[in-house]
Amino acid sequence: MAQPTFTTHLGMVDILPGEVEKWQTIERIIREEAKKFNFDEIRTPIMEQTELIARGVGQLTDIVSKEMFAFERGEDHYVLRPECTAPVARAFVEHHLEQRGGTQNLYYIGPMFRAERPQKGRQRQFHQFGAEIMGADDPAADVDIIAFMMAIYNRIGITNTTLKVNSVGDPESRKAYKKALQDYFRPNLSKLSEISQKRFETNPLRILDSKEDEDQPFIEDAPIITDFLNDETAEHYAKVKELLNNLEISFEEDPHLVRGLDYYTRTAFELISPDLGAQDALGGGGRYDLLVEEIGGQHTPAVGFAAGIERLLIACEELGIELAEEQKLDIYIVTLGEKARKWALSHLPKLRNAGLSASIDYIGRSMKAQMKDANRENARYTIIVGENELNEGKFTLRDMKASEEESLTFEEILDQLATD
RNA sequence: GAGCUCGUAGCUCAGUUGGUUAGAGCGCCAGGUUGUGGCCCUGGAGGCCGUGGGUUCAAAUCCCAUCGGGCUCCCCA
Repeated sequence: MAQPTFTTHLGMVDILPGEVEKWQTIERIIREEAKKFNFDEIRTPIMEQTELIARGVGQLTDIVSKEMFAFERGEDHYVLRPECTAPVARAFVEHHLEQRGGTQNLYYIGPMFRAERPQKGRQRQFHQFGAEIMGADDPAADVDIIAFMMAIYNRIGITNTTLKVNSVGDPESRKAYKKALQDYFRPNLSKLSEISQKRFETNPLRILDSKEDEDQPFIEDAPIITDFLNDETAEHYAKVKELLNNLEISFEEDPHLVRGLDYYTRTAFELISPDLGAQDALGGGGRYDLLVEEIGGQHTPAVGFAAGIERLLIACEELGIELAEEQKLDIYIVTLGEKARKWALSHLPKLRNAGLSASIDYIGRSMKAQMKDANRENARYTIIVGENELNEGKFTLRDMKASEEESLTFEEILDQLATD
């Protein structure tokens, strides 16, 4: 096939009719669950200041160091948002949302952008939904965030997942742990992979996340963060696990779970699916008690999650979950001749105002072609309008499924359809 | 940034050791019924075989390059 003149950019895809209905279903479920969990929607711009993302997500992360779609215009530095927690935190600070009182429970749905090589479950423009609880230090918030996330997957029917949890510690615990890790790796530093050697100084925690073969034997026996948590953090983590158990949300502790965004503190979690291929994380999140301060706000402990919609769709596909029903059209008006067309155009609004979906042929096709079209559109009824019908003031209402016809006035047709 | 792999009709794909005007199924359009869909039958439209170059009497087929897609590593959703 010859390549068309214009195509989408690499890793950016059109969501076409037939597919988009699945997205609508997912979005509807997210909104319904959000309502149950008392989360309010927030919509932030697609572009943010580059510096916000750099400071929020972390200068050394892959996201910031090599995956940003960023450009300058005059004095301004724009970046297509690669995630939505930093933008939500920014909005929180900018609009003093804490003044609304209590904690802020916010959720979002929208496109994110990262300049990576696309593969299964990974696009350059991808879509996340997520939620944040801002202003709560209590483990109850961590658990409600997880419960919210799980509720959405349960509603959709994706239940064969594994929830992994860990605590990545507060700054004090992290400092102690970082030192312990460095002490542990130092004797074997030269045997580690190149990447891990680089991370040794900056962020040794990330070594634990490495999938390089040569690192594995060292990672296995590495000290684990949970042994270095201070009392307060350990207690918080214990509480989170206890509450998860109370809610009968099953989980696995994974002491090596480290998240790739720098803002995480204490609770971290990830939801894994066996149906996804190489990119097996449906969603993940955790606490980010320091982010709001980092970007210039008051100290605001917070916890959140983000999840990928494309991956959710892949999982549904694998599990054979039907997300969208066939679209149905209530009425297709089949017209024969100019007069009939005129009649149809003047009566379409009456059908539509009555809450019915209704359509006609625009391009003067034969009756047979119109019937075929009506069939393709899954029309429940056709109204057939020709010379005879116009003269008599009675129209042929055809029930497409039953293949039965009646001759009725337009008012009678409206009545009948209204009772359906 | 690196590796593997694939580019033939709108879609899914055949195309035998290089050999006349490149095929099928589905889809689309039309006819079979001058006013009736789904099933069936018939016909039609739609391809410079991703692009460029080379080898050859002859290339979808062999060689080189290039562009594009998919998957994977890294990392994340």
